[in-house]
Amino acid sequence: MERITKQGTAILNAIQKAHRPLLAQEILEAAASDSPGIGQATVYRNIKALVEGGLLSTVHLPGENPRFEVAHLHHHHHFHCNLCNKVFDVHDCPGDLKQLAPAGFQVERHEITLYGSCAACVK
Amino acid sequence: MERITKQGTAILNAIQKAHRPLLAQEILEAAASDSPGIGQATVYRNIKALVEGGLLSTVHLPGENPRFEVAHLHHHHHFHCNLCNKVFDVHDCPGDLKQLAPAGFQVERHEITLYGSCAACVK
DNA sequence: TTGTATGCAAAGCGTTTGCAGTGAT
DNA sequence: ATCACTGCAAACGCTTTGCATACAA
Repeated sequence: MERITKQGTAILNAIQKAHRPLLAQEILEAAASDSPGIGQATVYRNIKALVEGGLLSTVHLPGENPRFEVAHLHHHHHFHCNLCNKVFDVHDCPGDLKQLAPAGFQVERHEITLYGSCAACVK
Repeated sequence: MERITKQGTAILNAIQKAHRPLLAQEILEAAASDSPGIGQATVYRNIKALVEGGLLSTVHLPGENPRFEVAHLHHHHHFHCNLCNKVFDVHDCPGDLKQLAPAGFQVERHEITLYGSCAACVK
């Protein structure tokens, strides 16, 4: 990403405005309102560059296509709403989970996904 | 699955012998030793029928293709080895994680994935 | 004999890549 | 004027589906 383009700006803006992890498809749709006619290859190429540059992080949820969000520095988890299928950040964490693993296994990292209904859908 | 076939038997045997979740590809390779020439469509169709019949469960790990294991009735999690890329069951659980979610969110279920080195790779 | 299950090949879906053309510098 | 970035379309890897054949019942 050496040059600033209308498409690149639209893509980053879309993600920054979302405040939750977005699918490539959602990013394409959001960016298309700022930059009509934008192609999916451009979205994927920009996402890839932004992830490699450390500006975005990839959110892989079980059985789901990858989502992308502005990179947080702090450890966090995710909540997947069963009703609207949106994903939200969870800034809390139960802490050390090393004791869960079988004997002889070394735990370096963990990921937690919560499932249920988000505040908007509960209403 | 109304009829018992050599291929179906080979597929179920492969999964039962593994004692860990297997990729479709791994199931194909394992079943091929019992039933040479078995096609991947057969593996996918059998897996699908077994999952729908409740004999197998699907293990979705973040960023990974689905794996399949004999359905356990009890709640458990998974450990993904960073070195050999195999996945193992973790029969322990930190318990209720409802308090992690933001206010107004209802948690119904959770999944935990541990990452690190398995006992065999630690050596 | 009947019709389900199989194997092959084609189609789908999300993502990546090749290439010629566009546009930021 | 460069050459990085874009859009289109083809290619990819994994999974599913269509169809004629094989084989369990």
